[in-house]
Amino acid sequence: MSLPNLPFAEQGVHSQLHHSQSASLLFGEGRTQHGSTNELASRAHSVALHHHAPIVDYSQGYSPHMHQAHSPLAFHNTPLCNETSIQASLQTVQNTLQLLVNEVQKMGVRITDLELANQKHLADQQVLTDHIKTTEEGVQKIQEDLSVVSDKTNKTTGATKNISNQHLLLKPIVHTIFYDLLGVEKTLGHEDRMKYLVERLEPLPNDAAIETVDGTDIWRPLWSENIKHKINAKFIQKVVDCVWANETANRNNPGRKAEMSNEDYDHKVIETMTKSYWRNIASQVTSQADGAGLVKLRGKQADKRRWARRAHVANTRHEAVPEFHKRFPDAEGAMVLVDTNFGSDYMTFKDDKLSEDSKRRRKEQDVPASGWKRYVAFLRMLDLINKGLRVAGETSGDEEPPIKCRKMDTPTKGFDVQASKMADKSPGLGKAKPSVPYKTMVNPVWLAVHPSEEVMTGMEWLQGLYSRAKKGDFTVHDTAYLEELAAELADGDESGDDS
DNA sequence: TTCAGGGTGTGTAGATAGAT
DNA sequence: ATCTATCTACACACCCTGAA
Repeated sequence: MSLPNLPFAEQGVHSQLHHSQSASLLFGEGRTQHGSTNELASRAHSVALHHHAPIVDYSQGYSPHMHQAHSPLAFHNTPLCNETSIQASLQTVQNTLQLLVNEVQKMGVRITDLELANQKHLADQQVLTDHIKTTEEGVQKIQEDLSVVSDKTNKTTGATKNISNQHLLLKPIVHTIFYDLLGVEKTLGHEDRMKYLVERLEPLPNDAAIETVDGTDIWRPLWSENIKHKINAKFIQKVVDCVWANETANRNNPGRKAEMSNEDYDHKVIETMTKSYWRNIASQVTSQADGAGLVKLRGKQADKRRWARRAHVANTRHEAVPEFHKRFPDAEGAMVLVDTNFGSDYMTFKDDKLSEDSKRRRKEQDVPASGWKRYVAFLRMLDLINKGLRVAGETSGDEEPPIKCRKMDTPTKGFDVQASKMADKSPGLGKAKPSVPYKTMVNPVWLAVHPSEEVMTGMEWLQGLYSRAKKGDFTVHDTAYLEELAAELADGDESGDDS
C-alpha cells in the first residue's frame, strides 16, 4: 500500500531496515539473540548493518555530540570559558567517550557473534561435504554392482541367446563352412539344400560321423538327435575349428587380411553362432522329413507371408500418420491405432467374394464385416493420404531428399491387405501383449452382441471422423471413394452416430 | 518403339523376445 | 534348451515412366 510500485521483497527489506535502525543499532537490543538462535535472521541482520547502518545511524545517533565536540564553531560560539561551561564541556566529552566505549564494546560483542556464526557455518559445511562424499561413494558402489550384474547377465545369456546379428561379418563365414563340411553345392538354393540334407538323414553305420565320397570327407550330423549328441558335437567342433583356422591363417599371412572383426575372432563366439545355426537347420530338416512337420512348416511359412504383408501395410500407414495429424489436429494418438493385427480391409469384404480358406480364417477370427467399419474407414483415410503423398512426389521444398516418384494419376484402391492375407485369430489373441481395440474403433451394435470383447476408452475423435473427411480433405478421386465408404458405413452402423 | 531406371508388391531367411 | 510369434532385411519379378 505504501510502496505500490515495489515488489513484495523490496518492501520487506525496507521494513527490516526500519526495525534495525530503531531497535538494534541505537539500543543494541536483540543482537546476540538473533545471532545465536537464528542464522538466517542473523545473516539478514548483518547485511542490513553493513550496507546501511553506518550512514544512517551514525549520522543520526552521534553527529550532534561529535559535532559539538570537534567543530571549532562549538568553541567560537561559546561566549565565556567559565567553570560551568568547562564542566559542561567535560561532561559532554565524557558522555561522548562513554558512548564510544559502549559502542566499541557492542562491536566487540558483535564480532564475537560473527565469529561464532562463522564457526557454525564451517561446521555445517563440513557436515555437507561429508554427506556428499558418502553419497558419491554410494553411487560408485551401485555403479560397480550394476556392472557386475551386467557382466553376469551377458555371460549367462551369451551362451544361449542368438547372437548372430551382433556378428554380421562372422555369420556368412560360419554358414559357408557349415555347408562346405556337409558337402552341399554352393550354387544350390535353400530348398535344394534342405532336400539334399533330408536325403542323408539315415545314420551312418558304426556311429560314423563322416563318409568319404570321391575322396572328399562329408559330415553327416544327426539332425533328429539332440545338439549334444557326440556326432553333432563333433561336427560343431569341426566347424568352429575350420572357421578359427581360416581366420588365423588370414591374419598370419601378410598377403591376406582378416575377414572378421576382433570381437568375432573368439572361440566362444564362433561356437555359439554355430550352435544357433545348427539348431535352425536341424529344425528345418526334421520338419521337411516328417509329413506332419512339413505341413506345419508350410503353414508357418504361409503365416509368415501373410504377416509380412500386413506388417508392410501397417508400416506404410504409419508413414501417413504425420500428414493425418496435420489435417485432423485433434486426432490424438492416431499412431497407436495402426496395429499390424488390426487393420485389414478384409473386414469389409463380402463373404461371397472370399475363398473357402479365407472364409474359414474369418470364422476363426470372429470379426464380422460390419463390426469394425469405423476403424477401417480411418485406415482407408491413411491409405489415401499415403497415395496422395506419393502422387505429389514430395514436391514441397522442405522435404529432403526429393524422392523421384513416378506420377500416378489414378491411385489404385487395392492398397489394403488382401483377404488371402488375413490371420486366423482375432486381433487380440496370440500376443505376449495382446492388442486391445479402443471402443470407438468398433461399431456399437457389434459390440453389444460381443460383450466379451475387451475394449479401451479413448480416441473419441474416431467418432464422426468420417463425415468430416468428406468435406474436402482429399482429392476428387479420394473423396468419391470416401463417400462410397461412408454410405457403406451408415448401412452397417445402425446407431447412426457417425453421421 | 525400345530400354534403363526405379517404384511397388511379394516372398524368404533368419533374428529376436518371451513363454514353457 | 526349445518353441512360438513377431519382426527385419533383403531379393526378385513385374511394370510404369520418360528419354533416346
